[in-house]
Amino acid sequence: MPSPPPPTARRRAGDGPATDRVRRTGGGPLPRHRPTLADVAAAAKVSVSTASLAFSGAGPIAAATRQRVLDAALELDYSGPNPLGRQLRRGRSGIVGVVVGDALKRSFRDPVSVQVLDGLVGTLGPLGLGVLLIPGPSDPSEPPVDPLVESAAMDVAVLMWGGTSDDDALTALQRRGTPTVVVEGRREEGVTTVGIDDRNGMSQATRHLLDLGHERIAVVTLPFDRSRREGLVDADRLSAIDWEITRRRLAGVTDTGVVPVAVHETPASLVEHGKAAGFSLLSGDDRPTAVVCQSDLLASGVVLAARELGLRVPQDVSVAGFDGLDLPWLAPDVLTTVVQPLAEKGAAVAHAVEDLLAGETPPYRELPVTLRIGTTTGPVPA
Amino acid sequence: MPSPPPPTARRRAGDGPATDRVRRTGGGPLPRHRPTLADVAAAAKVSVSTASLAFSGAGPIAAATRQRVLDAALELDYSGPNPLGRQLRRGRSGIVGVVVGDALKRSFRDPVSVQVLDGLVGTLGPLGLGVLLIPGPSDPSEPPVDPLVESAAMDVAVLMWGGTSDDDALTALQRRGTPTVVVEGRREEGVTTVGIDDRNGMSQATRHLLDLGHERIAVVTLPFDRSRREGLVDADRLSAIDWEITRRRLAGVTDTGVVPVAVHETPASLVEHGKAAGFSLLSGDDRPTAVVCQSDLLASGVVLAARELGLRVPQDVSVAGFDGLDLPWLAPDVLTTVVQPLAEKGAAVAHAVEDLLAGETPPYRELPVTLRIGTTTGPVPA
DNA sequence: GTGAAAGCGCTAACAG
DNA sequence: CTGTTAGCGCTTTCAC
Repeated sequence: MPSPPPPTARRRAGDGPATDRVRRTGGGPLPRHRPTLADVAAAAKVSVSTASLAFSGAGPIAAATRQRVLDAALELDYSGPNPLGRQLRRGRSGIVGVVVGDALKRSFRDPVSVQVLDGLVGTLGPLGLGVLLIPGPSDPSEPPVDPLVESAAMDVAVLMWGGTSDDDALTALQRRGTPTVVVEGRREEGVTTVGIDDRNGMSQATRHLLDLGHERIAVVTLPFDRSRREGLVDADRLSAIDWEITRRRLAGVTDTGVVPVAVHETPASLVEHGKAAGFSLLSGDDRPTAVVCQSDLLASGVVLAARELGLRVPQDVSVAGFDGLDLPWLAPDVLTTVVQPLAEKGAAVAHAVEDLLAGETPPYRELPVTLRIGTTTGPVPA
Repeated sequence: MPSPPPPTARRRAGDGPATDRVRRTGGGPLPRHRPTLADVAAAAKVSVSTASLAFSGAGPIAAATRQRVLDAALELDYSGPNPLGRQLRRGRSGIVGVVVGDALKRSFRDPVSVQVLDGLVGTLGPLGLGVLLIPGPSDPSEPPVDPLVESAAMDVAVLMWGGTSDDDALTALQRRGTPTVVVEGRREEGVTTVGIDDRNGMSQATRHLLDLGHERIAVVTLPFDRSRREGLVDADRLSAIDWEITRRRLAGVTDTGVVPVAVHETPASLVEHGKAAGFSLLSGDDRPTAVVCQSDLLASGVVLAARELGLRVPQDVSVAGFDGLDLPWLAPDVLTTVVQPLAEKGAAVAHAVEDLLAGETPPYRELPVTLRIGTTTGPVPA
């Protein structure tokens, strides 16, 4: 017959779930499981507060005492203060939740997201902050916000590609009172935003094409909204762009006075969608002489489509992009593009996070872009 | 002269740092900052434990009582239990730390990592677990393990590309007592591992080339170790492969009896390195008739190099890869490759995490691979 | 330079 | 079904 559980296997009310241990009482048995700061303090014959100081270094402590504590810790196989206790006490988790703009798989196929994230993580790390990855909305059928947005421990949140203003994630975060940085979103009251001067950048690229004599210019755009449609758009659709970034980059083109001969909407910034757009735009006889794309991935797809259609770039058609990515597979061509400082953008986001954490309200940060002229744009064909 | 600070601005010893508030005492002022479960309970005139139940649903509670609590929460603008308190009490953070094999920027340029991560996150999410991104070793000059490995709150860790056995991150995690899942590492006692049958997969690809009559077969490999050298390797170097995955995939080739005419080491699984390898291997007169690559990105680089050298694929040279990625820019070619189930691998890792969390020791999981014959391999040139 | 005390906000065992 | 109670492990005044 089963014997009653031994005292140590029986939990007392209020005991934490992972603490099947024997309390250390004067010469009694050693702690059973993970030692705590109290165990270390006892072993080193100092108070817990002193032991705490030995690890945090946040206060005066005698070198010898400190060493005694550290030795005791080593002895007990104590690997430093439990972050959970520390976090609760401090009221801070040290976590920055990053909501990416799409399912990870798709989002990270775009080097733009990846490089910004890299810059962000690289700057946050030395600040002692970690990044919690939160998937963005995937299918329109799925629930619009990941449960992590509602309940994960985070001190600050970052919304990559915070396209729209009625973003569900933003709403949820505001309800929770989590300070949030929005990347590339609409500049809005009470929301910290980091962006780039893409409207102006697009204008520069367009003017470059005008200077080359182009008049029939088509545009390949980023998604208009989460419906992620694909194809040529009419005036109606054109007036219903929900995503700020798409609207702004298109405005950059029209700012120059250009009226695009065609606008092609894509479901995501990916090579294949650029390729599809390229085939669609360049197959007819009245094809444009230049295509301005809202991203480099889209632009490289257009270049590939042109090549497959037997068109020479830039002799038959010029193609410009946006982002300034390295596109080795386009070699020997180098894309004409608007270069944005991706790693710096990540770092700027990190600094905004830092400010928010310090209780400040960082100003809107807009990073500059520059036009890089490559080999994919040339004079309009005679 | 400065007047003494008002009572609410003065913190009592032991007060949390973010809790400048007036305690709710019978009809007194409302809570100043974030309300707590106790505030909600008081407002709903129930005990905190009942209020807790109202949110967690982990216990019997009358629908009416529950509603009262929820109403009170809404009234007080309480957005659910503070995760920090919950975590400490539960002894669980709900966080899985994922150590990627390299700096994020480089790691995520490889769709393999991204797709595995996507599968992992997708499976972990419904389990209520979030992913903390931890950068792997970047430069050999940098400190070998990110501070997050040492001190972030996480219940389990995952080592992507846990190549070697003397991995510093693994050592640190073991010291902390954090259960760890290693992906693609050496199968080792006491370490939970998830991998694929890549050795056998590589053999299949090689046999496919043998069947086509190829005899002069070269190999382009993944990195040998963190030194990440580039170039042809000699016998000495060949016997010093530190990364398990590289060794295993090479063994898959030699298992067939093939002795490669050349082995080219690359610093990372990226198109440009494949291209460099391709130029190096295919430029001479005594070039191989087939090139087996340890990744698809490398293989596509080799294909691009061949094309630029004016070689027809597969008429002049056959190229095989490993991974089964979608490579739209290779079109109209489709790479012959060994397909591994990337999302499933992520899911398998997630299940191993789940087991570890349940206190079980999951068995080694090895996922199958399949050879996919595309258009980049053909009969040996006459 | 060190120690005592007071909780951070929450959950879970148990009694009623 | 609800309330009481006892902490999870830590940091930070404040007094000495």
